[in-house]
Amino acid sequence: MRFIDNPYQCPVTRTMSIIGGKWKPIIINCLGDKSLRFGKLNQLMPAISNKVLSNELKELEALTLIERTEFQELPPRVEYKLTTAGQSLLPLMHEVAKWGNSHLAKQLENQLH
Amino acid sequence: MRFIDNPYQCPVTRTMSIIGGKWKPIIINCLGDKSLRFGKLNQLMPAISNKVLSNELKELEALTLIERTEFQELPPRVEYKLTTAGQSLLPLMHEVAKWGNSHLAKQLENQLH
DNA sequence: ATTTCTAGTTACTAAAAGGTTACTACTATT
DNA sequence: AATAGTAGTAACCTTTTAGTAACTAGAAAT
Repeated sequence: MRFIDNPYQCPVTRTMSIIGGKWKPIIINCLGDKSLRFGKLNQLMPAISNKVLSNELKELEALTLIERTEFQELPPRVEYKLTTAGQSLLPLMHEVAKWGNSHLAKQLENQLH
Repeated sequence: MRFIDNPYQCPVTRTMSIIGGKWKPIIINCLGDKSLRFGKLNQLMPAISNKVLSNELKELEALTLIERTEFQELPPRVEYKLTTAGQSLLPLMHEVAKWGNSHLAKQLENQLH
């Protein structure tokens, strides 16, 4: 997701510029307070391809919202977790989840099939 | 934004399926409690083209989140406003805006330039 | 000797999203 | 007689996003 020109400094526009992609909020929410490996994230989000997951993780890392820890083991082990900055998004994710649990949201999701 | 396969019924994934596009949250937030004309929306969001705005409004209308009222006048006048269903998203937009107003968000927005 | 396990990367292709320009209809104003 | 004003639409083109399949390393287990 490209940067959105924001001359009026709209805070919603700003948020969408930063985490407005399709997957970023889902990844942030999956991580929550946990530390998860690449493969585990892939399992939790079966609809994302490993290429896209890899890209999204890199972007989130560049934004300093997540931290990547590589262990010198074989087979490789890499863990991802939210930084303090990333954790500041959790209350927002909680609201997103709250709306997603509403009857209306469930109904609209069905309509999209 | 296409429907995201959601076998574990993740509520965040569901929300992203429905309003996860780049522009939908911004439009919903712009509308707020007001009724706005097409041209006014275009002014408030200078970075969106009229083609894309037109498409997004149609999608939001199909989701029953906004209502379109056409006045029989010349030059044409059309107003858009949130339905009751659409208004249920306002608390969430409030949280989005809250995070967008944070120091961190402003810093990250600058970094994207 | 082969398979498994992990976390990716690379190359290629397909699909979706987005942008640009020009155009319409009708009235009122200059 | 020409221009402005509104809410789009149509055709065309470019950019971005996404998906697939094949491949890597090195140790451990079969």
